[in-house]
Amino acid sequence: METLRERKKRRTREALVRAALELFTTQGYERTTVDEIAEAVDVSQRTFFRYFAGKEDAAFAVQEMTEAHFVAAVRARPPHEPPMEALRQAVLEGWDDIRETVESVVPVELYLRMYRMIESTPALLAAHLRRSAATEQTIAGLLAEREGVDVDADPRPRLAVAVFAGVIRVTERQWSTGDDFSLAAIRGLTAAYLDQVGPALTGNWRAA
Amino acid sequence: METLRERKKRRTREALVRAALELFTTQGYERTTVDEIAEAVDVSQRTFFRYFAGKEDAAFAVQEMTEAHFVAAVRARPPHEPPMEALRQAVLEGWDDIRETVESVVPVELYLRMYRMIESTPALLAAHLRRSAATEQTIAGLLAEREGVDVDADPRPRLAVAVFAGVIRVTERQWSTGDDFSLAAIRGLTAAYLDQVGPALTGNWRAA
DNA sequence: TTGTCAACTGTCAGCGACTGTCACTAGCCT
DNA sequence: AGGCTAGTGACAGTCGCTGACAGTTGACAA
Repeated sequence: METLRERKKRRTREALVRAALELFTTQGYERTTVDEIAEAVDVSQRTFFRYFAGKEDAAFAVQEMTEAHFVAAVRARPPHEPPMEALRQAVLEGWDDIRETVESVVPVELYLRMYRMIESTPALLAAHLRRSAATEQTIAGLLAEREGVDVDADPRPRLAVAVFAGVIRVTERQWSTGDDFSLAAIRGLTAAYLDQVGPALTGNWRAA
Repeated sequence: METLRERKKRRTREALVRAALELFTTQGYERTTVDEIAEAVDVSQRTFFRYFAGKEDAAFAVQEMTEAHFVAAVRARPPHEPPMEALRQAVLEGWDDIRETVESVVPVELYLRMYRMIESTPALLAAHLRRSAATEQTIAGLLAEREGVDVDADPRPRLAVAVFAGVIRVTERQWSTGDDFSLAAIRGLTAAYLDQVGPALTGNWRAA
C-alpha cells in the first residue's frame, strides 16, 4: 500500500503538472517562469527541479502517459495483423483509453489546450518531435519483433513507422489548427488521412 | 560590388561558424560555451549574438544552406514529373551541388562531423526536426502549386511530403550511425530506402 | 580630404533556466 | 522514543540570452 510519504510526493507532482499546464496555456510557455509554477504550488524552485528535469519535462508530463499507452496498444494487437493495420487500429482504438488515463491527472480540456500550445510554440514543437522520434524507435522494434525481422538489417520496420508517424503528424497539425477539438474529429481525420497515403504516393494528382 | 564593411561582416560570420562547428564537434555542443566561440574569433559575446539568434543558430548555419538548396532543386524540377519522383530526383541530384556550396564556407569533412553531432545531441536533434518540419511545409506548398491543388483543402501534398521526409530521416539516421560517410553512400541509401517504401506498407513481411 | 552619419562593436548590468551544497524537517522503522 | 533517511528550502554560482549606452570605424557627400 501507498505510504504517506509517497502520497505526498505524488500529490506535489500532480499539483506541479496542473499548475504548469494551467500557466503555460494561459500565459504561454516562454512567459511562464519556473518560479511562478513553484510559487503556485508553494514549493521552492529547487523542489520543482527535483520532480522535473526541466521546464520542458513538466510540459510533457501528460503526453508521456499517452505515448506509453500507444506503445502498449500496439503491443496488445493480435500478431496476425499486418504491421500498418496494427498501428492503425492501435491509434484509432487507443483514444478512449487514453482519455480516461489523462482525466485522472488533469481535465481533458486542459490536455487539449496544452496540445495546441505545443504545436504553436517552436521550443515545445521541437521537443515534441524529438520525443516522437524516440517513440518511433520503440515501435519499430516492436514491429520487427512481431514480424520476426532484424531492425538493423531490414529497413522496413523503421520505414513503415516513419511513414505512419508522418501521417500522424499531419493529422495532429490539421486537428490542432482546425476548429473541432473533439476526439471524434481526430479519429475521423486519422482514418481519412491514412486512407489517403496510397493516392498521395502514386502518379500525379491532376488526373483525379 | 561588396563593400569593405560587408566583407568584414561576412568574414566575421564565417569565422564564427567555423569556430563554432570546430568546438562543437570536438568538445560537444553543451560543453561549448558561447564565450569560448567568441573568444576563438576574438570578438565579444555580445557580437556573437548580433550574428546569431542563439548558440543553436550557429550550429545550423551550414544546414540552412543545404536546405535552401534542396528547396531550390525541387523548384527546378520539370513540371510534368509526378510529385514523389520530383522529390526523389531533387534529393539524389542535389548532393554534388550542395557539396560545392558547403565547401565554400567550411570543409566538407567538418560539415559531416557536425551532421553526426546533431544526430547524437538531443537538443540539436530536436532543433533539426523542427527545422525539417518547417521545410516540409515549404515543399508541400511547392508540390501543391505544381499540381494545381489547394494545400489546405487537399491533404495529399502534406502527406506525400511527410512520407518522403520520414524516409529521408530514416536514411539520415542510418547513414550517420554507419561507417561509410561518403556522399555516394547516402545517395545509395536514399535510393534503396525510397524503393522500400512500397514493400514496407503492404501486407506483412514474413511472406517475402 | 574631411566631416557627418550610420553601422558595428564592447562593456556593463540583469533575467531566467538550471545545478551543487548544506543544513534541517518530517515521515519511517525498530 | 529515537535514530535514520528521504525530501525540502535557502543560498550561491554557471550559462544562455537581452537591453542600454557609449565608443569606434567604414561609407558617402561636400
